[in-house]
Amino acid sequence: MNATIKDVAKKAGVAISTVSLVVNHKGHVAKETELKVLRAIKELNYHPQRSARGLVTKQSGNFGFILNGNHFSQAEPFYTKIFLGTEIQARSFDYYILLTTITQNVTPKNIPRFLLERNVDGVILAGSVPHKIVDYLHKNQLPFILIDYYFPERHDSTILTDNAMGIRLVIDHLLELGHRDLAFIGGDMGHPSMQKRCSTFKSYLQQKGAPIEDAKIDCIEEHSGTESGFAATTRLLEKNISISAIVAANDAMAVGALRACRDRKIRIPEEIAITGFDDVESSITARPTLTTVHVPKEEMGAAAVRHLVDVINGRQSEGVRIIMPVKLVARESTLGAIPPG
Amino acid sequence: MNATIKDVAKKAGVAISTVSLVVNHKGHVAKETELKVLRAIKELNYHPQRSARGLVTKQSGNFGFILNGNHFSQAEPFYTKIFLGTEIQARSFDYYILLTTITQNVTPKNIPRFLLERNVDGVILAGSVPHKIVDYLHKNQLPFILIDYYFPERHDSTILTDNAMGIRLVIDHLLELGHRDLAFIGGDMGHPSMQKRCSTFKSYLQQKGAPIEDAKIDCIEEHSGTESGFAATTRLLEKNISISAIVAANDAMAVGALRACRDRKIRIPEEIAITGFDDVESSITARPTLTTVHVPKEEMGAAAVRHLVDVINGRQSEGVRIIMPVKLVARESTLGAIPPG
DNA sequence: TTGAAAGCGCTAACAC
DNA sequence: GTGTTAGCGCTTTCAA
Repeated sequence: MNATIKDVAKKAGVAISTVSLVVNHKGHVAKETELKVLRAIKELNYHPQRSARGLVTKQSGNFGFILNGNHFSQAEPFYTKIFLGTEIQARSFDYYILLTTITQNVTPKNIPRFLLERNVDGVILAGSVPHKIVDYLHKNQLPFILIDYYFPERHDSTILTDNAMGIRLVIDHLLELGHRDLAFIGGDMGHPSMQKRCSTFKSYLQQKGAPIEDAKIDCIEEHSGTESGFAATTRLLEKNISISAIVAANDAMAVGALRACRDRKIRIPEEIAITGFDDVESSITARPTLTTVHVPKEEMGAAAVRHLVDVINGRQSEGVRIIMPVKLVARESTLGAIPPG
Repeated sequence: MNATIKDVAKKAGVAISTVSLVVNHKGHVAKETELKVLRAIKELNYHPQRSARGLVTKQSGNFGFILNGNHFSQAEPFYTKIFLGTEIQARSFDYYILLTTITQNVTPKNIPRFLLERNVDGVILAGSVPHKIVDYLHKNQLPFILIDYYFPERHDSTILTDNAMGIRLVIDHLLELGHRDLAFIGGDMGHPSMQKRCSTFKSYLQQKGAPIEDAKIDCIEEHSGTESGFAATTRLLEKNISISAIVAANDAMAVGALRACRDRKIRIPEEIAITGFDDVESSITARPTLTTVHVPKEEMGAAAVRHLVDVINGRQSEGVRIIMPVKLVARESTLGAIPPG
């Protein structure tokens, strides 16, 4: 059987309330008493029991992590890394993460159980999540934060990547390399990040005085995976217009673009340069390796946890929008093969 | 504020113990009384509080999921899918999953907190995990089960794939297609699954009366990723021996083999056929698509949870070894391009 | 600075 | 069949 606070109190020769004070670093306990208690704790290998504590404090010590099931089983560990970031940061604050996946259509029946049971002190929602869940959280006044998503009409706390900056970095990079005929391929335009990447492509190119032709922008794909990138690129190439570089809305689409070009024996980057966005695994394993925009996935998860902790401790109010910085990672798909040696 | 059992009792005009009986489907409650209680529960949207219940029953309602951090952030969502399987199955039994990642070297300091706090009723360990953790679980008599791993010298409950069957299916398939010169590439031989795949390759080929030459078996790679597959295949090809098919220990290595062959303009499968194992995403996205052995990842996770639930309910003892069936998925890397139409 | 005691929401033993 | 009550392990007043 595990040691309880009583055992510790008895062993240390103090009252249980004193033990509690020591454990929670509260009140003023005499140095000497504290030492006695600490020693007893160590000897008995005492760890306060979560549920007993929670019963009093009304805190579960858990955060919920809600994720669209499709996202999670994706080939690329984009959301997995975000989750990992939350888990590690949560651990440092003595929180656990309860992960659950949901489908897009939420009925009252499939509101995550940890919400119904109030088994979490805060919630992280990653990727596109149903409006209903957010409404529920709002109504029940549970602190929450979105990652890589937001509802334009609402002011929820959210963590976003600097999509505009990322696209600007990409464009600057390509222009510096002498490219003039830039094309853009995108998909899944319901996602605000995708919208932003596309709109920035147009506006920044305009700002730079470079020509933008609608013919060189293909954002009609429903999804934003490799297949979509392949399809969009194929359409672009079949138009037989001058294109020297393709800016893809993400790495998966860029890989599709790579394939479409290879199928047509188009040399990369000599004939067409290609860029991605996200810096996921496939950008390194692709051949040629992919120039892309690095998105700090783990850090985003960690930042979400810190925000929740801050809100719970009253150090921060909700409704903040945190924009994570990005950086350009130049690789072979724009620079060409790095000469050996 | 959330409704408590008291509120329900008052609303239904019964004692709290009666409500408890109804909620837990215990004892004999009159139909009529039950109805009253159920109605009150619904009206108040009552959900029993986990921590209060746990305090009495000594059950947390949680399972721990321990995973090597490296595994989880891998490009392929192999373990992610296993986790997903546990989560969904756990949900159906009203359990939560607490996931934590660990590094290989476990000091007393980094025993997962949910173990120290006894915040889980059982533990699932996926992939290669440190011996120390398993010892700890054993010593503390926590039900646990391994997935895709085991310690040969111990008799822990574990869920494995039918590695031998998988390799046999692959070999049968290749022999049927007329292949005679089979080669094998493997890596990460510390992993029992990898060992089994390699040893079965040899023994089954022998059994089939096909020639096996050590020169055609390359298992010296430390890891079992794409790069390792590339390296092993390259070594094999440079030997200039007759090879008509390469059996890779997993899909990642098979993809590496695919690349090595492509670099040398070797046509697949006309000149060399290639097979993988696991049936992860990349086996479908690879070109040509990869013939492989399907491993039921989600089902393995689900089976692990069911086992824990059975152990907890005394319906099953520990120390079982569950072998999950596999099946061959034949694709282009052995069959060639499927003619359109 | 420390101890005694109430009580968080629930289950379970026991009385009726 | 149903109600009363003790008590799980902890935090938190309140007194001393």
